[in-house]
Amino acid sequence: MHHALIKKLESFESLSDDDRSALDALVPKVRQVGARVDLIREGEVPENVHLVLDGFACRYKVLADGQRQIMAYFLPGDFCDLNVFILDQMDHSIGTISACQIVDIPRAAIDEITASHPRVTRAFWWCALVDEAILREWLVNLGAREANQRIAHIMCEILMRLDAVGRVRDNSYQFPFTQTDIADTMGLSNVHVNRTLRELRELGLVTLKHRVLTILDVDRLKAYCGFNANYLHLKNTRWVERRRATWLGRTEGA
Amino acid sequence: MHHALIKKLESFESLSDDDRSALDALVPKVRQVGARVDLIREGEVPENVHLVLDGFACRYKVLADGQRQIMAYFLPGDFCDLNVFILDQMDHSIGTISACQIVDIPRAAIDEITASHPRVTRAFWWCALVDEAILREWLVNLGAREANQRIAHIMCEILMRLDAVGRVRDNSYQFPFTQTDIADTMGLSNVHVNRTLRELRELGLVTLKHRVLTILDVDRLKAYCGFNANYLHLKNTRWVERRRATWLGRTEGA
DNA sequence: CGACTTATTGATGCACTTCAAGCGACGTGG
DNA sequence: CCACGTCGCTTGAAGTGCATCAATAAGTCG
Repeated sequence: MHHALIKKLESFESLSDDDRSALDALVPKVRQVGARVDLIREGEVPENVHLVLDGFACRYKVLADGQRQIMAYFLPGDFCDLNVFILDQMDHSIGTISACQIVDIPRAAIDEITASHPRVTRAFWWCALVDEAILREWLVNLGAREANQRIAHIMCEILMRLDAVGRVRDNSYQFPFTQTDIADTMGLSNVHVNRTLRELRELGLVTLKHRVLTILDVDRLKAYCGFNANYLHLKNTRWVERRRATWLGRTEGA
Repeated sequence: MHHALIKKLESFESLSDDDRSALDALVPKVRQVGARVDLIREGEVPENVHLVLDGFACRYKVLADGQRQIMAYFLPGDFCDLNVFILDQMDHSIGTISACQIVDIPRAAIDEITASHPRVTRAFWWCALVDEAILREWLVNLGAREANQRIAHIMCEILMRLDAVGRVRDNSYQFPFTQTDIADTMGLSNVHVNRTLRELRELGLVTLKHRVLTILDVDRLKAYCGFNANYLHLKNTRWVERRRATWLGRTEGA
């Protein structure tokens, strides 16, 4: 059984045995990191790429008034900073949510594997583009949806992303986030998150007990928040639920 | 005088004469596009990279209920989709705000110039990373700031970005956005944007008349919204206003 | 077990939304 | 030329989603 990164890449791109063993060689030393530990902080100079093999981490910023904004979740198979690490200094921090298995990959190792494995290179590119697409969708989430749909939406997203790395069983998955984590992700207060979660429970959409989230009716939850998986650009489900945007009246030629 | 892209890249990276002439050759045919015209729509297959040489454009999505969320502004010198265009299909749309000068650059032309001009390649990378950093900051803006600071923040950002391409005079710049555009960017109603703009005016921070924004006191406006330019990763102002984030208690080693 | 974090619930207040109406600028057609 | 529709800006009034404050209960860990 291969590690989560390989599973994830294969949801974008078909890999050869050679690709897979090269990716296996990329993660020689797995490091155990506890929950609520920073991997890198704002202002520091990035050196390695961080890869999450197991557990949950996040990207976040802290404002002058102490307010925290979470900007991304990192799930098993996710690179935390595949591109970011080229920057001179970090403009944000990365920290674990739960205990994690982390691999620190030197830039040289990335250069090496991409030089000789074009499919892997393509898949890495794809990862970076999907990460950006997710970020855009999060912006839509904050800008255009209300609390209950916002939270339902992130639950759908995590379901899809975890499913791509085989971490979902019977529409249930590990959900290590505290209500304050969710609040800092969604731009809400933890009190309101609590009430919103209760509402989702009362509507029969989900259950959340002992850090395990179960989605009782996936289709209903997706419909509830208007979830459209196209932005995840997964191979199997790509553009099943296509939708067209025609807000600005004219097209170019018209 | 060189075009806006060159000016912008030079705020990241020093370019040679050869680099500059290669970049000049990249934009043989400039196209005039009217205001409120889509360059590409969700669902379409991207072919070219779009470069804005003059005017303002934006990236946006439209939800099922007709709500529009703007996810990025494109100013002179900005690529609209330097990376995105590798994707199979667009998961969002791109349209002009004002009348624009647009260049359609085939992917091959990008490949060509990057193959022979390493500094340009670096600068393109940098552009892409900064675009992502801006997106992250927009997420912070929506998640963690209230309406008045949100709008003040975007005004500061546009000031810095336009200044990098020589489009600012005496802290004034073209501001072609309607109040509804701002509303759809900030996740607010146009009514509230109107009231917030009035407040910024009454506080003596800005004036906005005839589509020209003037920032009366840049330092005060920055202080007002807690603006920190580090996320723009500009060469000259890089990390002057450094700030460290230490939200999650421990560090790795501790 | 006690200390601490996390979840839960109530009460009150505010930031922001929605609805609605009026105004000025602009372009179009009669 | 004026009539007219459209669009963007402005302001008022009323409603609501969510924040804040506060107190208690329920885990969780050394």
